[in-house]
Amino acid sequence: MEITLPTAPTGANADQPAPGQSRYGWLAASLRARITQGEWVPGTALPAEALLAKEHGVALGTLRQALALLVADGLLERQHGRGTFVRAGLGGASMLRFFRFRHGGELQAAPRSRILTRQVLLASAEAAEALGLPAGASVLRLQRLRSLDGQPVLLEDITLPLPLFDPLSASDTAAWDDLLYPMYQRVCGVTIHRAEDCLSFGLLSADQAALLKLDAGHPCAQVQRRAFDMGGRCVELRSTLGDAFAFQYTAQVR
Amino acid sequence: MEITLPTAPTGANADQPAPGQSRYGWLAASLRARITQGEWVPGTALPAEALLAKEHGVALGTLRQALALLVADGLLERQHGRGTFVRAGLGGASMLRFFRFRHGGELQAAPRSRILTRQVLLASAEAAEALGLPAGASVLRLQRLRSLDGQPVLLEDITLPLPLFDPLSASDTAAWDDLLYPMYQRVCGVTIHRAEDCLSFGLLSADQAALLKLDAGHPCAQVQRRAFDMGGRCVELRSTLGDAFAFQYTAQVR
DNA sequence: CAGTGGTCTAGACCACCGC
DNA sequence: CGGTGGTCTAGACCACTGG
Repeated sequence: MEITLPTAPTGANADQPAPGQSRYGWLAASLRARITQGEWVPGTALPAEALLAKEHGVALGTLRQALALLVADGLLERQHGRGTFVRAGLGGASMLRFFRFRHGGELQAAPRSRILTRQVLLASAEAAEALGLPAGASVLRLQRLRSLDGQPVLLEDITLPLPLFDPLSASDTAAWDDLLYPMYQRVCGVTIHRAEDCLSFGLLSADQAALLKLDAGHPCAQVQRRAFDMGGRCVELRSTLGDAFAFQYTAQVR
Repeated sequence: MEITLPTAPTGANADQPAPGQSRYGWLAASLRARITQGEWVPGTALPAEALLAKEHGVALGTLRQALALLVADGLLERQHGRGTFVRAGLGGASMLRFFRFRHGGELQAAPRSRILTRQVLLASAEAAEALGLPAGASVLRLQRLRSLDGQPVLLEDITLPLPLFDPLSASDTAAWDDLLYPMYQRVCGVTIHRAEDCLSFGLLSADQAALLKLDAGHPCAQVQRRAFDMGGRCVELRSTLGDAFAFQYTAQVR
């Protein structure tokens, strides 16, 4: 679902919605800002409806409308009788949703990952544009191979904006987790909340084919991802290649 | 968005929601049934909120919750100051969303269509299952070639349940519209409201390649679609093949 | 202008959860 | 049991649309 939230309350904090701005829309933006800034960590519960409503001097129904926006946006999750919780980010195994790698027919656990290369370099014009970086900014570039049961299946090229992901440019890559998104959160405080995946088909280059143990020119599926944090900033560019014959994806139309 | 509506009111009509059933959920199901049965044709406006609320002896807010469900489901569309309208079904050009066929770089109009074959035959076990037909039921099978600017680009195989689509088994296929979904609506009274597309990759057979003017064994993208009417019944199975290198699709994650 | 949907209120009562 | 979110009410007022 596409949701455009009203602009967040400016600076310190305005205690009033802008004119022409609905109260619940403004409230949602306000709560979103507090979540993004870490006031409530993913997994924790917000104060009860009644409390929040009284705090903001607003009727229950109005507060509920604000929460509904954030729920629709995937930022919050409500549980009857328990509370309203900040959702955890994306798990990181989501790339498998595009492929049907199996082991004898059974569904597979998350693949093992190995970092092949790690470089610090200047962002290309396109990368800077997508990541919202100034011209000439540095990025961290990773090449990663993901294997299932010892067989290489996915080849990834990852670009990360650099002041933000500094902690990753020094640590020992051999000790990294198999899943990057939970590690982004733990090590860099970045929660991946949403992503856009662009799918297409191509042919493997000789280098790529060698790493995936396929023939050069073998058909491959490519997933180009832009991943966003809870504030809506793009914080990761990723290109993933895999055997086209293993590709499968289901989409809902309308 | 995935929404499970409560079961529709049984038979004639119960004037009360079942126990353990929310009033607005029941109301939504009731309105959905009236829309599906053609009481309000796509494009027409429903009675005003206040009227509907009074008719059903319910508060405004409750009625609005019911309408919100149907809006989220894509069945209704609300326009501030104008009214609440029944949405038209899918247009039928939706297959192009998976491919980037261009003519010199410009976006293209809907492709021209030609029916290659039309047969009435017994439904396979899988087709009968998917379409909710009894064993031994008949289906209409179409093979269709869609062309852009004279170039064949998509090859389709379409299966339709037969009592429902009888009007299509007799008429002259040369006079058919380029887009099938609007014709389903006009000729058979069937409104396509939603579809599930399963994407995969393969190689063209010699026959398929000849029709698409490509080489045998050329990589192709396949879209297997199940299309549903406003009542949620599956009423069309479709398999579409196109050049894999023209394929491109963008998906939202979370 | 009259009619439509959109926002907001201040309550009441219910259903679910965990202790 | 007390606390949570879920449902429902009966209003008031605003914002948009069209004649």
